[in-house]
Amino acid sequence: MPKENENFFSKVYEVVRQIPYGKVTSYGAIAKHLGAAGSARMVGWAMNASHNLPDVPAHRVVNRKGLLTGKHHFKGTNLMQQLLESEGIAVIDNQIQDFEKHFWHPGKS
DNA sequence: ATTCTGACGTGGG
DNA sequence: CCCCACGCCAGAA
Repeated sequence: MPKENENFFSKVYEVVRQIPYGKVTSYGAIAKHLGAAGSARMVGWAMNASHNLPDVPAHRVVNRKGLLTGKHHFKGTNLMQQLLESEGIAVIDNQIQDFEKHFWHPGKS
């Protein structure tokens, strides 16, 4: 059986790192996948710590509404949106267009 | 130790 | 879809 000795943060990084190009997911989806449903805030906290990690595209992780709630935590004010648009994702007023269409479900490599 | 806040989510209205 | 209240865990003051 898959052991889950890794820390919660490590798991979050693992999942986020697997997000394919041009796709996005939500904190809750990740939290739920990790079995920490309800503690989606911890996922966001993990993302905060992920700033040191190079392969963790935090810009591909948004809230359940597809809103770029964390854009303020990036270097620039529009860096997150710019990155998403660069991947073919339309973003208007911090809101991802066709969010469901670009949504990526955790666990699917 | 207590209190508040926070990159969220869910449920009820 | 909106708004309001609560739950969740970790960290800062």
